Amino acid sequence: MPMIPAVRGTRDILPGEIERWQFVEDVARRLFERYGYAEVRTPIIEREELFAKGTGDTTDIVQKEMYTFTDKGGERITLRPEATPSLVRAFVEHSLEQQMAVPKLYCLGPMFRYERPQKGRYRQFHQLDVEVFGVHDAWIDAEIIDLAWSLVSELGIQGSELLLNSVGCPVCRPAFTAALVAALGEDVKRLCGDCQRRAATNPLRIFDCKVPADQAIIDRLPHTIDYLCAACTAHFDQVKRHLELYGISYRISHRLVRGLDYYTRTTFEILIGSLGAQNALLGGGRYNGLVKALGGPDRTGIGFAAGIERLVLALPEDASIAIARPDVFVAAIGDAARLEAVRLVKQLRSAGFKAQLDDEGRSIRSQMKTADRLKAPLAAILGDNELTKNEVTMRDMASGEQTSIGRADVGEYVRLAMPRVKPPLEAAPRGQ
RNA sequence: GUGAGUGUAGCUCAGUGGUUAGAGCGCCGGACUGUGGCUCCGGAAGUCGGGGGUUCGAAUCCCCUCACUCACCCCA
Repeated sequence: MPMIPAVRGTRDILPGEIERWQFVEDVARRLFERYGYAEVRTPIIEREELFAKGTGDTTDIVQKEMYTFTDKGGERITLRPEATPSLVRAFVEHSLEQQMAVPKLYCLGPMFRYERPQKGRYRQFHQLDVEVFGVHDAWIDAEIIDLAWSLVSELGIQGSELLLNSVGCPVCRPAFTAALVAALGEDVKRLCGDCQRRAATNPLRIFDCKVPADQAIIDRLPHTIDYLCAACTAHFDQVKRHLELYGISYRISHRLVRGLDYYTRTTFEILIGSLGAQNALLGGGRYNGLVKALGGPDRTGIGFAAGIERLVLALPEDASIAIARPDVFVAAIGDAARLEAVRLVKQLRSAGFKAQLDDEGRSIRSQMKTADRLKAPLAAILGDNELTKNEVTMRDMASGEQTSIGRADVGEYVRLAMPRVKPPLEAAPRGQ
């Protein structure tokens, strides 16, 4: 039988790597909750129109990257390409501003985009998503950015950079796009095909262009922050002042306009050089019109999405991440001892220890070898000698020292041995 | 959707027209019959990504195809 491989752009995360994921997720959860954010889980499938309206018809995500199908009831269903519209929907659908004192939400899980896979990019990928609704004040922009920056630094990721910009609002943007088109003038014909299209549909996104020949022209274009209205200018100044309060350094990037339609005012990204072409660890911004556009009250929103794959890739090699290993390996010699070993393993597990037994009743040599490979710090050895004396031989696998102890004292012995055999640094993924 | 590179054992790879396709690591067993790590010995394991073609003969050359990787586009 030929094997059936995983779908393109999807992958299995196996033991050995999963610990790094659990570490990232655990650090993120604890950090978000320290900041007062509550977890929400939304469905992975949504109506197509949620993203058509929420993410935006003109975006690449909606135009060519969505997994959409018609279900048996004739409904157009989409596998979510991002989480923000779902969280906005949940916020609106459940009137969360009435339910929650402060609508600060986070969620994590898989997203789907039909793209060609490459380093740090998959068709099923995973994001950590954080959103706050209904706060106008610029201090929340800074808090969200501080949260994002803290996530990266608490994971021990080195060499990242914060990019910041403001893309204005419906008041000032028309004047800016007019100025942009005017400044382009005849040069528009010298830009690449994509940019010529953008000039007509969404001129802001010309700043996304990376075609070398276009760069000289783009560098001469006006900047959004020079065309902000008074309110947007004041807001942006506040954001910068608060960031200085937090001691977070940033670089203003005039070209950070971002691909999604809904952004207003603040946009930001955290980049890292070590990931190759897909260098954005996370990105986000403010979206003041989105909640209303999705049928809710006129409330502001701000948030960011971080790519878990990319965070995991950016994790330092020497991150102290505990690998799963038993506390005790129980080795048995002979059938009678094996029966007793089963009892002992069950007893240790019930007492909260990670205990394992050889699954196939092989030679003692093989069992000790397995204990070694599992990196068990302790081995409990049971044979006829031990059975007749009602004892267990405890072996310290690091030193090779062995002691005979009474059968009834094994639990206590393991409990006392644990602190001294456990490694000093244990990041303790989850579910201890 | 476009371009380039790579597909040989579980993993990393050697083998570029000539016997039954190899190595290292890993795995299983033994030397060591109740004890892991070191050493030595033995063993299992491959439709050489798939299909077609050239040839007396193909892992090797040609064509097609699939997958993976990286990059473009765009994004997390």
